[in-house]
Amino acid sequence: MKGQTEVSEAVVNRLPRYYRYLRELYRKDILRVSSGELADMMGVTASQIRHDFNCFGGFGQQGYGYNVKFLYHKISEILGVQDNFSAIIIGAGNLCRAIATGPIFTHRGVRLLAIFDNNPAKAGSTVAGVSVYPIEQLHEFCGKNRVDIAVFTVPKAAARESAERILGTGIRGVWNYTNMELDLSTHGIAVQNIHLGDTLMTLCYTIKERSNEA
Amino acid sequence: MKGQTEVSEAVVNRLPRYYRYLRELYRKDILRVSSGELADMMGVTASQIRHDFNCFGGFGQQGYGYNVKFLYHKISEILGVQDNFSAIIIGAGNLCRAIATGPIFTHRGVRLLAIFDNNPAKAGSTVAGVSVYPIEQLHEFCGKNRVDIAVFTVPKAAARESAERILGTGIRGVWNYTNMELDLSTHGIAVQNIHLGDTLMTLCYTIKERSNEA
DNA sequence: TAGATTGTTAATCGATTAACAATC
DNA sequence: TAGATTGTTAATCGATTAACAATC
Repeated sequence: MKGQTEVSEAVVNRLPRYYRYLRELYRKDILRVSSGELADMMGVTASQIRHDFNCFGGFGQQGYGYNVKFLYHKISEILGVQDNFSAIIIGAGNLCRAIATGPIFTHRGVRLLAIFDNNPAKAGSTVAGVSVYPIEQLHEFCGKNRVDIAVFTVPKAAARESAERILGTGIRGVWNYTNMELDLSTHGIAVQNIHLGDTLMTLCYTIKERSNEA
Repeated sequence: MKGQTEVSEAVVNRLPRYYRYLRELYRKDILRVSSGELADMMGVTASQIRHDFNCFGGFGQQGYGYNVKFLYHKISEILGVQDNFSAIIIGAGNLCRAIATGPIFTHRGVRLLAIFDNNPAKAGSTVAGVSVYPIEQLHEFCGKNRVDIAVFTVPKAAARESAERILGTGIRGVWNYTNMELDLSTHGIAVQNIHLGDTLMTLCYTIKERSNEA
């Protein structure tokens, strides 16, 4: 890894996509890939790929290209897949079930430890094999287990309250699906505000545009 | 609306966020907002806001600012909220339930007409009040109803097949949650490839970075 | 070695910001 | 009118791409 020259957000946002393509190549037992080949697959320029990777150091070999296994593991490392991050979900609704059931966590080395809900009736049940606890037990749980990430799948109205609940628990990141934009940087907590609807709207815009052209 | 000078992708991707903030102001019965006020709320520059809006024409008034109701409706119009787009979902799983149950569609003027699944056992049931049909009936359904958008919530392995099924149905856009990146531009179909896991990874990266700094 | 492809710098391109004249 | 704020152009900044020397 290179010195601590800040890596631009644009590059960081592209890393997961590299990760996905490299995992696919790795699974297909492909040993090497050149920036040109990868560029063709991904629909980007070879220049950008080399430039991006070089933010983190030289992963390739002149005249040869990149060793898929090595590169895949490097990108994994950069993205923290190796770090065994642990997560909890707050809000045991439909979105919680969808996220907990799919391979999102396991594919990225994140362990889902528990689910919390403010409805006492849900406590004691399980979602995708993970226990649901009353929200009141969150602090106690975090005291006994290191929790890095909280996923907010509560309604918008409960977003603020959920944010307050995780303060002082050691949680360092929030994956926020509530549609209420949160900024917890003053508490040293990173937030990813997810707005599923936004992409639906840009899709609608694109459809509209294409019709106008025709 | 201005001439047909192409609006940049960066601007288009910001529109839904403007839409959300303006809806909030509108609901709070706030009549006017200046670019400076909106900029403070959203954490962007006033210059960017004025620049963005002016891609579509002059929505403001010098010395006054922007009329919230007017601007909100203009942005809605640009994003096609008025157009009464209709959608169907392919894949009646957990993610389908989460998306269909929430207000994502209704908040954006999109009507969810039907859900399709390849499991015949699911046919006849309903999800969030919407009927589930066998996938074989997709073409027939689209013949009888104008469908603009297909949402793919099938497993990755069924993505390609789903893409083929919508060809010739009149569907113009795909909101693709399958994790298999699709490009249907040769068929004149717009695609939004959604990768929920990607944002989880950038969150992990950010957490890691912050720890390294400290 | 010769051929291929990276790493890296320089050039280009586009997006963001600053500035201010226009004008409500 | 005077004050405020837009619309719009010009300046800046950063990101992408091109080019090529380094080197495997």
